[in-house]
Amino acid sequence: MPIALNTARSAPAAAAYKRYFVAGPVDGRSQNLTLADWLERIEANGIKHSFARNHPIFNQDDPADQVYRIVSGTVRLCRYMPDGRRYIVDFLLPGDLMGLTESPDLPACAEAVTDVVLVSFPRAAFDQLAEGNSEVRSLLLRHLSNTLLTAQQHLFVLGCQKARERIASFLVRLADRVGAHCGDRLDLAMSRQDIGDHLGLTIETVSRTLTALRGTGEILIPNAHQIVLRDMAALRILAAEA
Amino acid sequence: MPIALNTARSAPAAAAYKRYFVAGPVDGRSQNLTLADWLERIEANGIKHSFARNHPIFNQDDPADQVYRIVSGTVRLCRYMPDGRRYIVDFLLPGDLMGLTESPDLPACAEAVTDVVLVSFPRAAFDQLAEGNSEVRSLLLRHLSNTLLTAQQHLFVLGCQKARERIASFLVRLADRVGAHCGDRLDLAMSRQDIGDHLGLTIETVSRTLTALRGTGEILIPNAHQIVLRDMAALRILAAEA
DNA sequence: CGGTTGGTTGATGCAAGTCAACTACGGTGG
DNA sequence: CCACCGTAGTTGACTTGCATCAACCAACCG
Repeated sequence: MPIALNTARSAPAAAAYKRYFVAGPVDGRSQNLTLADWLERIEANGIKHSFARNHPIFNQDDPADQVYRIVSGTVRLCRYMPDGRRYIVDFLLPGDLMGLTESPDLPACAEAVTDVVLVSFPRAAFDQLAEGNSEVRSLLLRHLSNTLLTAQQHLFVLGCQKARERIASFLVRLADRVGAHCGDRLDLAMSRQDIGDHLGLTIETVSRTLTALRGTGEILIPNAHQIVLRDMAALRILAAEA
Repeated sequence: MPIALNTARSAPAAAAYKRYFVAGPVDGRSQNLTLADWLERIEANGIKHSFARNHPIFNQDDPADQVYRIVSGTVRLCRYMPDGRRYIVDFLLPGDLMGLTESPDLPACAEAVTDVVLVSFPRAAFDQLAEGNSEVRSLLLRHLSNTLLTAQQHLFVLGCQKARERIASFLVRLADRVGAHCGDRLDLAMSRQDIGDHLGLTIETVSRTLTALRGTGEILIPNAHQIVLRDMAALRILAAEA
């Protein structure tokens, strides 16, 4: 599959970015600048790319010499096993960063779930920025720690939870990340297959479980790619947020 | 459960440490010093502690103001959920480090699986060391990245693998970490319950799967806490090491 | 030497996987 | 503009791997 370039739809991109900026993590000790903001400061070195839905952004065996900031769209970070099994480490949303792990070879590949616009920076430029700036270094540590925490939280989902709870956890986290509240309409950019590969379930189970949640009133499903969060409290209880 | 102090058995501790040092991760770019080695350099600030089997080392809600280096024994990093479910993030072996994530509150608690000796350092002393030393900073980043990678690898185990494969993955990783080879005898310090909580299986399934692996010749089980690795190749294939 | 704890083994049930049919939708071409 | 097709999602019938419940066993310890 070749990498296809799309023209960026700039209005939604800006809206998405702003939403992240408002809802994004804020560090009390710093001047409210995020790592993504610091990346913007070296934007001169950054290149804007566009990828069409389902096209690869980078591969598992590519050298890890770039850092990315998602501008718009949804990305899946996934890993293919020799026998064809796939698991999705995480989905990345506008404002999220990729490629900041300190490993020579990439642990996963990235693919565009929807049409995606992102900015890439040479790893070297970022390292240089970090080397001379302790604020950036501490944000980087915090970023890595948060990513680790997220992964460990997901270990609980996969290790202990049943289908209903996994789907609830997924919906709650997605809602929190995009800033959706009770009653809001949540966009599911990814396919049932994607969700299944992220939660360790099959497409059928994902589908069945969603309709079951509709049956018990926690959600509405106006169409396959939108969910209305009717009862966030119930979902949070299911997700067993610690 | 009170924290009990045991006298450290120093001979095994030294042996375990040496084994780690030989088998431990080596950074081609650096002078072969590990983060644990750097910690030793501020050992003046470190305090040696001993914990008896099954006693807590720190709790989920403790402040994250200490960094630890395991000297001897096995530690489980685990998390208890409100409803009593437990999942074990990972087991830590001699030479491993704990408490290096950059989060105000601890994401998990640590308990001694066996009698444990460890050295703790004030987080502040470590941060001071890192602040003035780019070598240490890069090792810290690498450490965090590796931890993240391990967690993500485990996501695959929990998300995609069946019981046989999970047990195989567990044995292979443990063998690699302690430097055990084909034919060697591997000590399982942890209980079946611990293994189950780490792999998302029940005690019974862990037990059954181990006997099944004995039945097909991959392992021998001289006693409940030792495994002879008869066919590492077969185990690695089961584990589907990418 | 009984009691306790941790591990194994067996019988049974159930949640989720598998296989398969059907439906809804979005794009394309007549 | 509509008919067609391909893809993605839903639903149903059946299977199965693991959990559950329960009995049993072995090691350890007072």
